[in-house]
Amino acid sequence: MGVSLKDVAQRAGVSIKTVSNVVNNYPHVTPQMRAKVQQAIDELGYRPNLTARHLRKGRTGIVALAVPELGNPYFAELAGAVIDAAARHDYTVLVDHTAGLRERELLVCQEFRSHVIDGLILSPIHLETADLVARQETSPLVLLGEREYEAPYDQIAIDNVAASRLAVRHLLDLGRSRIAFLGSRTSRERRPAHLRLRGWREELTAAGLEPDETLVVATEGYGRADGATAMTTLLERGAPPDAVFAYNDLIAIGAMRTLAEHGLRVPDDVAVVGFDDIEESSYGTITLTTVSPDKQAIARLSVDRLVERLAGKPVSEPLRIRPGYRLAVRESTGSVPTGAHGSGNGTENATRTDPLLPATPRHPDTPSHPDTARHED
Amino acid sequence: MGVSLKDVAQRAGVSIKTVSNVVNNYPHVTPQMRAKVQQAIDELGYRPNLTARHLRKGRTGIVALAVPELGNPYFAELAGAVIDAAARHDYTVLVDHTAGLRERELLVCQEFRSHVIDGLILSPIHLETADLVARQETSPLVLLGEREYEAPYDQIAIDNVAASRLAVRHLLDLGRSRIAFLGSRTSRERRPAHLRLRGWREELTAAGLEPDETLVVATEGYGRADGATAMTTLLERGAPPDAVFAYNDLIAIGAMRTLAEHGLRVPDDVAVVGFDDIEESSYGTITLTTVSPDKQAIARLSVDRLVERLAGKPVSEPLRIRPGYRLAVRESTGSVPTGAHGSGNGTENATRTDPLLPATPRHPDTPSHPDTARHED
DNA sequence: TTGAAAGCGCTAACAG
DNA sequence: CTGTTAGCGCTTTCAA
Repeated sequence: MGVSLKDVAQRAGVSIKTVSNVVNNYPHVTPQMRAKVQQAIDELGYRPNLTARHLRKGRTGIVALAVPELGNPYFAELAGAVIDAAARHDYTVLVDHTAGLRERELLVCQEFRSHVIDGLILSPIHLETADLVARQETSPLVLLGEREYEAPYDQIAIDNVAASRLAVRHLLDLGRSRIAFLGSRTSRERRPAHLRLRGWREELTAAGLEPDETLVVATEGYGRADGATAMTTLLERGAPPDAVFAYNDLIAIGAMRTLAEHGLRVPDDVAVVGFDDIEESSYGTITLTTVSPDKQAIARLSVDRLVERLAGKPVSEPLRIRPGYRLAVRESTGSVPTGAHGSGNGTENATRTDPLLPATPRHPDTPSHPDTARHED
Repeated sequence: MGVSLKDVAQRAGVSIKTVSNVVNNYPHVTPQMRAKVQQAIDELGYRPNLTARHLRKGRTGIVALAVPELGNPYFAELAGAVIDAAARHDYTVLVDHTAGLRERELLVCQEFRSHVIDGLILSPIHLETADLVARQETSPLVLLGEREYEAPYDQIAIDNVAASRLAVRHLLDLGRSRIAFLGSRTSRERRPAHLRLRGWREELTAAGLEPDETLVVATEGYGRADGATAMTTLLERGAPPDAVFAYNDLIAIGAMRTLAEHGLRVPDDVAVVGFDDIEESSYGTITLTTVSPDKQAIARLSVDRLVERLAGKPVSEPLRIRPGYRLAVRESTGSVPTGAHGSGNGTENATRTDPLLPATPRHPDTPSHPDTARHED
C-alpha cells in the first residue's frame, strides 16, 4: 500500500540504509546524496511507517492517560495539560476513561494496549493496593488522584488532608461552625474514608469541635446531580448547616443549585467551598471558593516521571510527589479578606485570590503557584 | 525483552503457528493442544505484541480525535462519547487538541502519527477547503464542527443555520427585538461569516427586522473570558440589547457574568441563549437556554463512518450527515412555556424541556432526540 | 560515507 | 489439524 524505504531507495538508486540515514538526519551524509534522496522522497510522497519503527525500537512514543470521566472538567483540563506536557517530549497521548469502574481500572493497568503504549498515567478510584501489587505488566505506571497506595509506583497528588484542612479552617475563620461534608463515598466495600473527609474531621477536631457525622452526606458519584441530591438530603434532615465543604467543585455547584432553589443565600446563609478549581468555578453567578491544585504541575510532573522511567534512568525508588495547591477564595465564602494560611511544611500556600469580581480569572497557562515541593518517602 | 510467540512455542513444544492459533482463537485446535499452549502462555506471562501484529496487518486499531480545546466542556463531553463509541468497535482513541491553530490542524490532518492511526476525526476551526483538497494522507477522515467544506470527506454536523434561527426565533417569540450576537470571529482572514451568525441574520430578516450590526461582537476565542469581554464591549457601546444569542455556552456564561456585574437581570432585562448544551448550562444559578446538539449521535455517527471506511466498504460518496438537535429552554429566557418549533425539513425538533427547576437534568446517556436525519449530497 | 543482511514479533500462505 | 516459511518496514550491526 504505502511507499516504503525500499521504494525510495530504488527510485534514488541508493541503498535502503542511505535513505534511512537521510530520514533520521544521520549527520554523515554528503549534501548531494541527501538532496538526491530527498527528491525521491518528495516525488514518492514517502512517509515513514512508525509502526515498523516502533516494532524495531521496542517503543511507540505513545503513553496512555486513564481518568474516571472526561465529562468532569477537572479531568478534561488535566487531560489537556497532560497532552501538552507529553507533546513537549514527543509523546502522543491515548486517552481513556474508566467511568470509575474497578473492572475498567484493572483492565487498563493490566493489559491495556500492551506493547502499544509505552507507559500509563492512571487516576484510579476503586483500585486497591493489592491490585497494584499484583500487576503483571512491566511498563511504567504513574498514579494520580486522591488515594494513596503502598505500591511500588510513582504517585503524584497534592496533600489532600492538608488541603482539606485549609478549606475547613477558612470556613471556621469565617465564624461558621456547622460545616457539612458533601461527597463521601457510599461504599459497600469497607474502604478507608476519603482523605478529604479525614481533613474535615481533623481540622474540626483541632478546632475543638466534635465532627457531626449527620452533616456528612454520601454521594453515588461525583457530578453536579450528586451534589444537588446530597444537598437536598442534608436539608431534609433539618437543622441546616452554615457551611458546606464539598468533595469537588461539581458537587459544590450542584449543592449551590439546591440551596438557591430552597431560597438559601450563598454565602450569607451557607458558605460553600469546593475542590479542584475548574474554570467553571470562576464564572458562576456566585463564584466558588475552592482548593486549587496546580494542574499544570501535576500534568508536567507525571509526564516527566513517566519519561524518565521510559528513558531507563537509574531506577530510583518510587516517588511520592506532592505538587502545590492554594485556596482560591471567591464569593461563595463571602470574599472577606482573610490572611494567608500555611501549615508550615512548604507544600501548600493559601493565597487570597480573585477579588470580588473575577471577570478576568487568572489564565490557566500562567499559574501563580510556587514551584512544587517534593516529598520522597 | 518481552516474551514472544517463539518462546511460548518452545516452552510448549509446539510450533509458532499453533500458539498463534490459540492466541487468535482459531477454531480448529484440539482441546489438549489448546490447554498445553495456554499453560505455557500463563507460565511465561505472554502478551501478544500488538505493534508487530499491526505491522503485519497494516492496521492498528487506533483512531485519532482532534478537537480545538479539551478545556471546553463541549469537546470534552464529545471526546468521552467518541471514546465510548470507538470502544464498541474495538478501537482506541488517541486524543489531541489543536488549540484552534491552523498550523496544528494542518499537521494533524496531514501527517499526524502516520501509519499509527487508522483514521481521524477532526473538528477544525481554521482549516480551509483548499487545505483539505490538498491533503496527501490517504487514511479516512471525518470532519466535525460548524464549518462546511467542499471536500471529499464525510462531514457530520447539525444544521447550524437552522438551529441558530430556531434560537433567535425563540427570542423573538419572547418579544425581544434588540438581539445581540456574541462570538463572531475577529478574522483577519477574509472568511465567510459563521453559520450561526448567518442564522441570526436570516431569522431577523425573516421577521422583518433589520440585523443591527452594532449588536454583533467579535471575540478572540471561544471561552468564558471572551464572552465576558464581549458583553462588556457591547454594554460600553450604549443602548444595551434585550437579548443575547451567543456562539456557544461558554461565551453565554461569560456574558451572563458580566450582566450580573452590571446589575442587569437575566432574563428580565436581557434574555440569553447559548449553543452546545454543556452540562454546566443546566446548573448555573440561572440555567441557560441553549441549542442542544445530539452529542451522542455525533460521536456515534462519526465513529461509524470511520469504521465503515476502514472496513473497506464499497466507497460511497462522501456523506454530509446532520444529526438531530433541539432547543433546551431554561431560565435564561424566562421559562415561558413556548410551543414547539420545527422548520419542516425533519432534521430538527425543538422540544420544551427542563421546567423551572432542573435539579435533575436529563441524563446525557438517554437522549430524547429523534433518530438522526441524513442528507446526502 | 554507504551497502548488505539480519531480525524485531507477528500473520498468512502453503505444505504436510 | 499443525509445521514451515516468507515477509510487513524499519533500524542496526558489520563490512566495504
